[in-house]
Amino acid sequence: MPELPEVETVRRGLAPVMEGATFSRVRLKRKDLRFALPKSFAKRLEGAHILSLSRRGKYMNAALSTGETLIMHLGMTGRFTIEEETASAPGRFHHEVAQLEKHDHVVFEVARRDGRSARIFYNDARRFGFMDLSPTGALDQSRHFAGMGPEPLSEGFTETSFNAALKKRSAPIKAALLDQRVVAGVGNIYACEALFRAKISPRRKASSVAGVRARRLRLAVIAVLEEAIEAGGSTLRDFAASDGALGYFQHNFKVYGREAEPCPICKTPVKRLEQAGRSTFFCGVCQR
DNA sequence: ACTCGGTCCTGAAGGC
DNA sequence: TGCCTTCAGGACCGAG
Repeated sequence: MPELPEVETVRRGLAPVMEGATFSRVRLKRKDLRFALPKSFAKRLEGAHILSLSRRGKYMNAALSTGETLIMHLGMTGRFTIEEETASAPGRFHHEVAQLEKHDHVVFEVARRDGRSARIFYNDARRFGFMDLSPTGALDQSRHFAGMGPEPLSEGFTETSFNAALKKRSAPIKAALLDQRVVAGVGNIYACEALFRAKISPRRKASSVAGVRARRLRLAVIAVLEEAIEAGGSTLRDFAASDGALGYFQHNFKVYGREAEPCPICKTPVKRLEQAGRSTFFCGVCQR
């Protein structure tokens, strides 16, 4: 579920707590998430300063003073919860020892520059998420990012690069959008939404999306992601005001998850179809 | 070089 | 009420 906009929203929630802070203690409830955590994971983090928290596609990257970068992927059900020190008693948490809930797998304790500490819990029921460490200087060459396509909200996502990526593909355009080598950060939901917005059939061959169609689709990808980030920003404020849980927010999708409901444009029932084992939602009339 | 299907994981939802 | 099946899906891997 967390695609680029959700990850960006989580990043914005974590950044004020993590950036400039130091990992004072890292606790693991298990040695693996989706993959084995790197060797000496906690030891390599403890004492490290967090220089910045950035995002690449669906990944968050915490650049550390040690020369390594902590790479975090939320998978499907990954979420972070922040527990601040009790305001009435600086230096103390409500619970002396972190209280773990079901599926809490990692706890970062950080000391912030203002002297206040925080605990950051990583919870992931389905454990599709993962964490890794990679030398910061070679991050782009790491197995996670080598070959990854351009950031859709950056200058690098050009008409030229998009056209070139689609041109050689015989797979359906829906599958191409999900391929992180074509464009980074798009998942099943926003692939459906972008295709609807661009009025392009998900079944159309990627190579046939060229010219004006490719231009429309590129702009649609950018627009749906930007709108979702904007929507996430507002819910982030709500989350921060409540319990410190960062992650999911309800966004109003036009076609995703709306099988048999009327298309918002032509009122024809939205169709669902399976592509590469994934559900695709679309309007058979508006999208060609 | 690309495409496709299977795999991981667990909770929610629906059928009987 | 309870058991069973199905579905959700990002990244990866092996086969074609």
